[in-house]
Amino acid sequence: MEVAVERPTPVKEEKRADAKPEMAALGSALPIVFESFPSTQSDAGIKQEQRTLEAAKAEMGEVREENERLKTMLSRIVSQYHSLHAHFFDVVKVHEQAAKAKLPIAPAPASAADVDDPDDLVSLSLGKRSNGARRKGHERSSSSSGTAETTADEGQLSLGLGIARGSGLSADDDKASGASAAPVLNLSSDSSSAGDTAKPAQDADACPPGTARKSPSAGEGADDEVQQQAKKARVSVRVKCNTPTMPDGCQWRKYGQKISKGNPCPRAYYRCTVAPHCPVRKQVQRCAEDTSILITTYEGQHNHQLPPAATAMASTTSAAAAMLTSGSTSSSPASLAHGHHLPLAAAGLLGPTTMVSTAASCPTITLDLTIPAAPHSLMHSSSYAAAAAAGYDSKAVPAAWSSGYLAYGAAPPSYYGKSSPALGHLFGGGLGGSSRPEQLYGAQSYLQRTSSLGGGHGAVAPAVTDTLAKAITSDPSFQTALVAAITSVMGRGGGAAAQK
DNA sequence: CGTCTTTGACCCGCGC
DNA sequence: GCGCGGGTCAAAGACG
Repeated sequence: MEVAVERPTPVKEEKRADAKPEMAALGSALPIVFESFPSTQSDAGIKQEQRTLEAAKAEMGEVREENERLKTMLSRIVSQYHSLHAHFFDVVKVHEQAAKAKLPIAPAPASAADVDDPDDLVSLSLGKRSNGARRKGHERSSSSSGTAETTADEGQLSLGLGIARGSGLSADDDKASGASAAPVLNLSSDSSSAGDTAKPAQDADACPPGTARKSPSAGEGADDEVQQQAKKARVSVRVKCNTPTMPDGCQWRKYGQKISKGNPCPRAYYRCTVAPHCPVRKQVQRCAEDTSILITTYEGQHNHQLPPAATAMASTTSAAAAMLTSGSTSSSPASLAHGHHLPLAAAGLLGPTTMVSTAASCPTITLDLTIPAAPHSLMHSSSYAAAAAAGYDSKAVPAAWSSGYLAYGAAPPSYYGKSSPALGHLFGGGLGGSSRPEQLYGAQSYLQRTSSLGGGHGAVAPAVTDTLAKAITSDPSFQTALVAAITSVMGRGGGAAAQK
């Protein structure tokens, strides 16, 4: 599933984005140049034309310079992201080893009390657990989408997010459901480019269905690990939502419905229809205890570009899945047998409403967004990432994960309106490269508060703009992120709103 | 008429 | 080997 630190739109797109402003500048400059020729009839006219020409050239030069600067900034962000990414996995490894060392003594300790169902679920906190859907791992649909997902990582990551903008109706509904509404998720790891997203940890997901179905007898020792990797990571999201499905920006087609054991509410099965052979599926089921809670489980990676509105969700779930797979793939069968403590989970980085289950045939991470934030959260309510950021070393928070938080925070329906993509990228990128994450969180927190108060659609409140301006002027990294965001947005043709 | 949803049947993995 | 349950297929119906 979406996973791992998503590396969606790497450099290619960013470069494209870079190129556009330049093109635009050329476009505006050239007409001036050409128009000058026909009108050169008098000396005065000629001089004027020359002056205009000079001015245009100067302008072009400036634009080029600016372009170079943007490129430099971009590469800096990317390299910073990489180092963070590396650091993140180091931390994961360390915690994992620590967890392994402890397991023999106290198998699945803290979680024991929490686990009330067959799946060994490690609850890191406070949320209710989802009815951990188990996946049997068989997939008949052989769509070969896998091929697109298995390609190598290009070493680029998307530092930003799209907006979590729900489509009209759903957005309204989400609003109606209260502050906890509408987190967005996305499952596709690659929000922007097909097939360039697979990372090592994600490879398991990227495996074509066929490979995932290994004969049980084949696995032994090391093969177990392979089998684990072959399992599909899934991300389950619990949200208060009155609509039949959670608005996540993607297009889905329902292909089945079943009454599952232990829950009177039927479970609906959806398939992504944005692209013909997209392997992404989702299951939607209402919580038995509280039918206002919608449990959406995503599985698979999109093999196509996602609509802007879907990228935020994708970032969130892919980050969650990344953590999941990075933990499960390297764990020993023994540890899996007792439920696995994800390093980040153990470190508290998953926040108060995240649960992980790896004992099932299919590792699942649950993001419970229906529960108010824990008291220790200094940020806005129900933001697990905010809690993580507040209570732990922010350096340990993977950029994509943080992006997910941001996406979630931004999610409140259509708040972002037209300029939200820029904001999404802004925060995502800022976090990835900023040495002062608290500042970013602060700004985001502010945004969240603002959005919950005003709940406005469309335009960004002036106060928000002010906050952003302050942040930008006080933090170079932030500025860098903004530039990247704007560049990115412009690259997609949505630049007008982001342009200064 | 094309697209989407519904729904019963079927397939497959897993536990006993 | 059998039954159960989850997941998917595909025909039929609904809808715009």
